Amino acid sequence: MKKLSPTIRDVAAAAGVSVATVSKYMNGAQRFSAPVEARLKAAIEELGYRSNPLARSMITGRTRAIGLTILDISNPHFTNVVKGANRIALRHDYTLLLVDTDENQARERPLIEALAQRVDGLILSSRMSDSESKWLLDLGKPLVLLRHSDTLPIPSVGIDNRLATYMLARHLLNLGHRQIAYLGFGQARINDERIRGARECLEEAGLTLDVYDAHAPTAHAGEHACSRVMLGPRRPHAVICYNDLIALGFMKEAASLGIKVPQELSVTGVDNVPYGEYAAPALTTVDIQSEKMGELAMQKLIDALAGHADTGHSMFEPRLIVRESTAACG
Amino acid sequence: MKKLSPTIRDVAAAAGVSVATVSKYMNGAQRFSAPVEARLKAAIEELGYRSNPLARSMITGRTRAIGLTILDISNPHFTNVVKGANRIALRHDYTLLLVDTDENQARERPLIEALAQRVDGLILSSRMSDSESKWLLDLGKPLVLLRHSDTLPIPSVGIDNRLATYMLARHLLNLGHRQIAYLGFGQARINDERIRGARECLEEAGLTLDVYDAHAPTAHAGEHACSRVMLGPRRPHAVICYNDLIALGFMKEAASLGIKVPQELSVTGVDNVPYGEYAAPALTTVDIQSEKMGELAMQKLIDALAGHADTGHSMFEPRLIVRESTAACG
DNA sequence: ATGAAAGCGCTAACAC
DNA sequence: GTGTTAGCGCTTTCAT
Repeated sequence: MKKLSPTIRDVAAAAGVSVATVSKYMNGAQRFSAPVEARLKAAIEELGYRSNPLARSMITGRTRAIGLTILDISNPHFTNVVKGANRIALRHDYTLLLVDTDENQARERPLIEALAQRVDGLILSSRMSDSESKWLLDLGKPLVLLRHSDTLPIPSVGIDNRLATYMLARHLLNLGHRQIAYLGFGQARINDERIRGARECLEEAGLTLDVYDAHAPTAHAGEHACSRVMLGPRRPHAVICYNDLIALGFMKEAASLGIKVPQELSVTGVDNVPYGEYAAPALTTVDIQSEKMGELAMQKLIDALAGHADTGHSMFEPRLIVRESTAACG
Repeated sequence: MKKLSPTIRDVAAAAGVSVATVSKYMNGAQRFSAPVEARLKAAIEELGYRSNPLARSMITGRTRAIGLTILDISNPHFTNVVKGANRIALRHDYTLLLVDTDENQARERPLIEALAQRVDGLILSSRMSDSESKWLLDLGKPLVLLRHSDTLPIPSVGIDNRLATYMLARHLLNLGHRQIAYLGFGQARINDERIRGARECLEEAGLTLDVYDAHAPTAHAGEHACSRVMLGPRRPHAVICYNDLIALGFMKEAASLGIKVPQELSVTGVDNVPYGEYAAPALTTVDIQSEKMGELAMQKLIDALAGHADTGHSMFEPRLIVRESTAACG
């Protein structure tokens, strides 16, 4: 277990060259005379030498690692972001360091600060407001945000949240619904945008939106909220949920309450997580291209690392996915 | 962006002490005289000093990072493993380095070798056989395997796969089923164990098991395999799937084929992923405590790092979760 | 094309 | 308690 690995000096000695030569060889920095190259090759093979990335990083100041903080890896949306980011990282020979902050806002800052020291750049998903996020700029590392920031000069990636819920509201309107509720997650920074999208659409039709809060972005929270929404004084005919997880839980509980979806109630989510398709009934939702978001965020960061500055916001376009959880108002 | 951070020497100068003193202070190694401590504190605060973990690691030989390789983060089973592992890592002030090998066996070895150099220990989930895995021992790092190995002296965690499918077969038998098929994933090392469990149970009842292969551990693969299984010459009344994802896809496609689950066909999975509960119908499965597996794997590794050797295999006990996708044979 | 030497930022003896 | 010093394994001028 403790057979300590050979150092560059061991290789130099074995090959009868200097450490500088070995270093250059390892980095493919230049060409070598045939005999030297042969001896180098042999010595490295022989000793099983692999250069120590830590020592290397200390000098070059680059780690070839990228940090990614997410709120909850259990959420398939974030899983897909990770998937996409990882794919691009791998392709460029970067390693992904994942930190799941577990929706724990207090731990966020120290966690990010510690992570920042071990990576060349960071992709961040956070619930912090812009004003709480100023210290990010002092990290001295390239960043990409997984949400839009109006005031921070940090590149970001996201979708048009307003449009996403606008589309859902329009879809429900087209189906003849008039009593539409929104079941949100107030702690999410994008919740307001999603409310606004749905509300705008309804107001154009002279209708109002009833807003509820699920307190968590999870299926369990959706289940919990269902009776409050459906058995309260203003029973809706259609519910737009903050995300698919909440929608999935909501639908399940609605079934328990004896409410038929979609005959008596239409339900929609946002995210297009892979399991909405297998739910009962299959969930109508808006695809937000989570995996592509991860890919682009990583690509932007890698570009930034390569010196291509970019402080813009890239917005993916939402796409409505109509399945079986929405139907004409009965 | 490029404001380079202060070094230990800057702090030493600012506080009028030696670098050694600063180092000791940072590591909380001992007590200090009041004036020195005060100046240290002030200087550190003033400069915003944070010690460079790379330089530190190079000397101590410890990185406080743990590597985790998984086959596919999209699979909720692995997601849960990551979740559990991350929780324990955080608790012990370790960072998790995640590598998703994307089921790509060729890339596995170089990826793991590279990862090994940046961490104190590794948790591995792999499709490699024991004989292909010998080189792992040369990594010189503590390891934990997410599967049992008979021949490698490496601690591991897993579940009793034989028992898992044995229980499912028994459950189906109890419901009166006689024509039972297994839809597996041959590339998984544990597939054979799962086949064996189901087969043993059936053989005790004088029955045989029809075995099919889904070629991938995904919902999509389950969908694809469905017609082959259900419309072939030996149509089963119950299907035990390798995992929940395959089962979810299988159920969906069965519905498309006009086959009613569970009236005409019982379907089961393995893993108890969070979305089986929201499927149509809710999926009968076996809970394998994925999150606990991740927790225990990480705990074992951290124990090993602390010098507590342990080369044993820890086996979690499967638990049958009966939902709505299984019913008495009609 | 190759090598000598000076560090990167820090810790770990060992002095005082 | 506090300081001095010698590296950790590597890259990088700058000679040759």
